[in-house]
Amino acid sequence: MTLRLFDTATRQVRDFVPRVPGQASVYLCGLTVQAGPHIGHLRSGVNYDVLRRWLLHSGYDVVFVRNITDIDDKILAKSLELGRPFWSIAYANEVTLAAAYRALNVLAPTYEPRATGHVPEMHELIAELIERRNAYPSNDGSGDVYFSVGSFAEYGALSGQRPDEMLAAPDGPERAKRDPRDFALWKGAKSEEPDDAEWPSPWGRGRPGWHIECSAMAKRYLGAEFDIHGGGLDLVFPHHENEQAQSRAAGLPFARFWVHHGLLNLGEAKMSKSLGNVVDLDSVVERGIRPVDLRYYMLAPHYRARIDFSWGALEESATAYRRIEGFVQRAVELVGVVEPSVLCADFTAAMDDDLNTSAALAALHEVVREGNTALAAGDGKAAAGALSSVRAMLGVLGIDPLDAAWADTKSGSGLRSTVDALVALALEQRTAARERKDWAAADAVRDQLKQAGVVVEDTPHGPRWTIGSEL
RNA sequence: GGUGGAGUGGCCGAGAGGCGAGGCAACGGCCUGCAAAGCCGUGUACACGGGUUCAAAUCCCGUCUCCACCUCCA
Repeated sequence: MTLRLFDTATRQVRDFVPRVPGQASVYLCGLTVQAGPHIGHLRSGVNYDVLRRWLLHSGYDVVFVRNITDIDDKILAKSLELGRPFWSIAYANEVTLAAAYRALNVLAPTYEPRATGHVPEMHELIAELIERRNAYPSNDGSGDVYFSVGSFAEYGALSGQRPDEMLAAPDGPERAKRDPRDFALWKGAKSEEPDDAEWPSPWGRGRPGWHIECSAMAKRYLGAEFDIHGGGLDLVFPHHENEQAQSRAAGLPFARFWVHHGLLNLGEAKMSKSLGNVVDLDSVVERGIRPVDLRYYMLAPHYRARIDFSWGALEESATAYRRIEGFVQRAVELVGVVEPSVLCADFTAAMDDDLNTSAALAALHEVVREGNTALAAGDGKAAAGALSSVRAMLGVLGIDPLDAAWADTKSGSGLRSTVDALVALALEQRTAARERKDWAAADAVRDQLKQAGVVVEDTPHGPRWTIGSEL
């Protein structure tokens, strides 16, 4: 059984065959840090984190590079507006982004390069393209350098666009381009832009065009050819088309697979800052939905499917996740912590089938049910077996409640032992009341604890309690 | 205008020619002092209209609606 992935370039699901056996190299287009991330951006991080974990689990040595675009028109505009250096704005947003990824248990990439740190690599590539006559410096004194779309026959192959049907790219004055579809590799410095946002180059001072950074960084860290290039569906054209054109025109084979994930919509349109229909991680947490619940929500549909975000669906997901979490918790109470074991065949087959996390989750729920049955029967051995299987699946998905990554999202960690002692005291009284069949007194204790946020449940092994929504 | 997708039961959401994925909600039952949790059971779902086939949610033709990209975008 091998992993099969949908490849945008060929528009079909293909067997994943790495360039080097046993190794997998992945380049993911990260964010342009012009603002803090919304949950749509975070979906990207989570989706590719699952890909990465699955590759790791499948035995690959994974090199995972996710870039940060720390310079672009919007960041520069914001810099001028706020009177702050562009790099301080970019970095502040990068820090917020990193915190959000961490909260969602997205593994840190092998490396996270920034565009501005790779200007020499871009120059090298641009020079190569000029040399090969696939690019040209404009002759209007602007200092711009353009990629010549017409010089590259394959242009449009990735996205299925036909060059003669396309509209002009607006990233430079028309007269500077030989062809309106040509796009900027290097943008000559403009007097109205911040002085700290320019670098010397063979073509004059300026700054990078958007697409060239990824070609340069992918080459630097993953080599001329690598296995998987990922990003959002909205990047297929023009970003990825242009990346591929630049790299291939420069003689680099580039990505073997193109993986694109679906976008997250809110109110019939994709979540985006310009539309103002944005939900971020903080507002989710404010609603009492934990990051792990959000992660589960993002994994319930297939990664290529569009998510029409709704609070109702998110809350339902949280309930579904709590069922799993409840099993894990109760199983641990009965048999102690059990290490993850092998994955069940259904789960593996689902993941190998283009990362079908929906089907994988169905397999997971099956085992949870079996585990619950074992728990009800007091069958510790079967419960332990189910627990280890469930933990293995949860681990691949990055949502194991026992994972230390979630530890600090649980409430009251420091006061836990104090609360434990107090609740134990109250429960002793309740147990005594129950023994003398004083149901009113017993229920009063339970009600009062509930008022205080402590939920009590009776089990064959005595009462167990949890705080609020936590299990 | 060009390109690529989507429409599945009350809701979310897989599947892609033949045994009703899974979850949430609801209802019934079991368990429980009562609850909670859990377990068992209950659904004649595939946008619409035609067609192919022994058999269609799945294939073909047509229609409608929606989304994304072609401009910064995860």
